[in-house]
Amino acid sequence: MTDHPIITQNNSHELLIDDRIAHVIKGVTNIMVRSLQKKLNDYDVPFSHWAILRILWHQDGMSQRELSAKAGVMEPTTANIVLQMEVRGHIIRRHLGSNKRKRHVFLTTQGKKLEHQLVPLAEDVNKVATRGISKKDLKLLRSTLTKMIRNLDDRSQE
Amino acid sequence: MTDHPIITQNNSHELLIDDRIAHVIKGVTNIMVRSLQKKLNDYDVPFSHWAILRILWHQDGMSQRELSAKAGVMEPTTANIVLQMEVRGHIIRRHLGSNKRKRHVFLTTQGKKLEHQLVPLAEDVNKVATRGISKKDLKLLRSTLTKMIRNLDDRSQE
DNA sequence: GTTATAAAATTAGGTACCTAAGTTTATAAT
DNA sequence: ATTATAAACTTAGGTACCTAATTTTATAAC
Repeated sequence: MTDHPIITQNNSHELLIDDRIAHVIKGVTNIMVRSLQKKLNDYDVPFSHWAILRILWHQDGMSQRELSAKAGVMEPTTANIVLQMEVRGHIIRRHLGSNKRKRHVFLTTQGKKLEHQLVPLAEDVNKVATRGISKKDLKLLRSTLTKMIRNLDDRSQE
Repeated sequence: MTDHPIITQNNSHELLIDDRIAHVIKGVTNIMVRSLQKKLNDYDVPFSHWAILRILWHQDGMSQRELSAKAGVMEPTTANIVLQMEVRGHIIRRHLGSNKRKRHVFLTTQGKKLEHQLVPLAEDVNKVATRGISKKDLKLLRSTLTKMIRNLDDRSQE
């Protein structure tokens, strides 16, 4: 007749220590997303558009597949986002030459203008996030994370 | 009559460099989530349960609000997850003492058993992800990310 | 002891992804 | 030329979160 279940006392610290890094990474992502999302709201730009816009501001005219790869999201996700962006008048899609499969994505004037408005919002978030962290540590952070992506991307271990 | 829109040539490198770190972090999260998610599938455990299970394996009996805070997700998210977990028979929820607001979450025997099955899956992902990265770098990674969370959590800059 | 306020959880509805299974167009193989 | 295969995108449906608003219970103020 255990009225209250017995309190667990596993102390499986050792097993969890490795995982915590994944958890911490995910936590940072969640907080940063929430933060930027809130700011983008004022401009009627959904957060999902952000990754695509960033790429296009740097160079547009690529296919949706290329966009997906650069953004690190799956193709249906990109398809959906660019559709919304087209409706908003931020991009247009064109076939180039005779190829009717690829749809190349180009910024409109309006889409280009957004850069000046939105980039500062992301800079704000980053400024806050990296406060008190040295350039050296940030560089190492970036390179370590990049290595992790490469490790996980290796199709050798599916 | 611009048949093809002119190719963008912004070269706004400077502006984007800061943001890229956020993008890289998000990328790692996405890949790790996808990877673990795939493995958890075999055990009929949704990925969303993972963060909660991890905490409960270490210590159960806390309220849903406490769980939310520890997991770093909002309360409705937790509410929804624990409901699913209860249906699956992995946890039960009880009121303790006379307080009828707090619902304390306890693992069932079945929920406890999952630890042995699931933890190795996460270890696998982590092993792959951190391949070729030194202990020292991982430690710095963790501490830098933790600092970022603290920075962003500061309510001073909402 | 009412009434106002706060704590804890839930409900409702939306966004950002994902996988799996199409469709349409291009390329290759015979 | 016909057919099989592959490339590029889309459709359909699901999961993992989120915010805003509501409900229920406890605490405080008078």
